Amino acid sequence: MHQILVVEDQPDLRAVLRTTLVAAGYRVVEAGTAARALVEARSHKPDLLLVDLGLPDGDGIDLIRAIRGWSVAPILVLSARTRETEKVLALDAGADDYVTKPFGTDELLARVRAALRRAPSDGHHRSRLVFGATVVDLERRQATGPAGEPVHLTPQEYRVLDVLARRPGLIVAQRQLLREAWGPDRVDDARGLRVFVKSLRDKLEPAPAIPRFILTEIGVGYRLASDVVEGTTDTTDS
Amino acid sequence: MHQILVVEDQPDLRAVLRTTLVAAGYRVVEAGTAARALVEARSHKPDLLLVDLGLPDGDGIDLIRAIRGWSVAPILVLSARTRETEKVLALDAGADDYVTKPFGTDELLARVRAALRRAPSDGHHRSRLVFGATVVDLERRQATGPAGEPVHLTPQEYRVLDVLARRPGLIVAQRQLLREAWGPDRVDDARGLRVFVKSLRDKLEPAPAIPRFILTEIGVGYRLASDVVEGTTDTTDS
DNA sequence: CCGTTTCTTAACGGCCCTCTAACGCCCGGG
DNA sequence: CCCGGGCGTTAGAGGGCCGTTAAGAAACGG
Repeated sequence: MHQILVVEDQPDLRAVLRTTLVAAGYRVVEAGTAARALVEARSHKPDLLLVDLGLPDGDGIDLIRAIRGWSVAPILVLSARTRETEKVLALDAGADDYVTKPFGTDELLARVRAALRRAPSDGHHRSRLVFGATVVDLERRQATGPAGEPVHLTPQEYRVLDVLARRPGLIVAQRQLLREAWGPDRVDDARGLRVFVKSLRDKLEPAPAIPRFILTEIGVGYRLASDVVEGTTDTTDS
Repeated sequence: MHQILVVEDQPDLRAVLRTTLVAAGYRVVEAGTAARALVEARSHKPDLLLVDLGLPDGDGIDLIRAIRGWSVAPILVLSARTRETEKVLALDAGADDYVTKPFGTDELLARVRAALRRAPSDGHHRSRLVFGATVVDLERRQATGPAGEPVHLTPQEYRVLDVLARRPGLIVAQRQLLREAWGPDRVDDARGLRVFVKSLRDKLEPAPAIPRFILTEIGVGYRLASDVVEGTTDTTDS
């Protein structure tokens, strides 16, 4: 049974979230402030965090950054639709997914399930990616195509794929992708990123024109389909 | 039971690491500074070191170099992900592996196990390499060509081949090759390496112009094809 | 001390990788 | 209906990396 830490300052909304999650079979821990959330996260080691931006004390962004320093537990962000840029900032700080308010319980639970599904892939160490018939071994830097022929990826292509594979099935913000694959100097220029995504799709996707594994999240970033990681023979995604 | 020295300046993260490692059955010694780490390493003789870069006093890189001066215990480096050059520097200083923050406990433990497993088996590298019709016996320093005639390799050629053969099928970084085949002084000069790769290919490859066994990974290093090791047709081995 | 082998260094040419610019497409807003 | 943002796609320029060759320096052995 998974444990979820809910960080939300409004008591009534917190109650709704708790009821919803408990009814779905999760254990729930609550925190009303960022400071309290840090303490609870460290002591309870939750499997997932649900964080509302716009907390009274300090920024939710800082909370995400702090937790990301020592935990890989997925972080889902709750954000009002009016704060689009904040959503991107949160993802850039290390959040894994977002749910915009107002949201339905079905959508929330679907995203929670999707995020938790990543957990078992942690043990597999994400070194082996399966794009249909094309397989990439990130550790050995080897790739083989449908007919067993070797597929060649360039160093930069491996770097981009590496960052995406770190959070399979979850969103990686463009700035984060740029920072980790290119360096802190070029987080503002996404042109090169688009070119490399294209060439990765050409080499790995069965039908590059209709991406099935390397997916675009418009305005935010990219993500890998969750079933590229070995061991997750899963159902359809949200 | 293995003993691990954890070098980490943040007390809370240190606590997380200790809990994780103790739960997995390791004995743990801790150090908060590089100076302290040197003392503990010398007195406890740990089987493995877990070093966080970015320590308050002195550089983590210097610590690695210092320990490498008198110990062969595997060193795992822990670091934030933003600095790509730091990774190269650490590995070049003698670190064995690199774990980026944030990390999952499963991933950390898997890498610890892998490092400990690799350590004693350092002497198990294959001594017989099969390049198609040309066979090299690394232990006896003898090689025979397609017609059974002897093939002569120079001492330095054997040294390069030795390093590559230690990790068959895996990429060996240029700097690592230079460090292990030439010495730490010449890790910056890859010109000689290219010359020796060329002469090795001339002597061992069936078609030197189209390398099939000694492969180039542009921007990274070289590697041996995994089927040069005896056991392609039969897997029996000592 | 000389000849041979081995290693180092230099120079050049070519290929691959990366970056940049330009254009087209889709979509949502004015 | 036009316009602008964001993404996909293509092509080309530039630079860096590697392969190759050859000649000089160093080590080695008589």
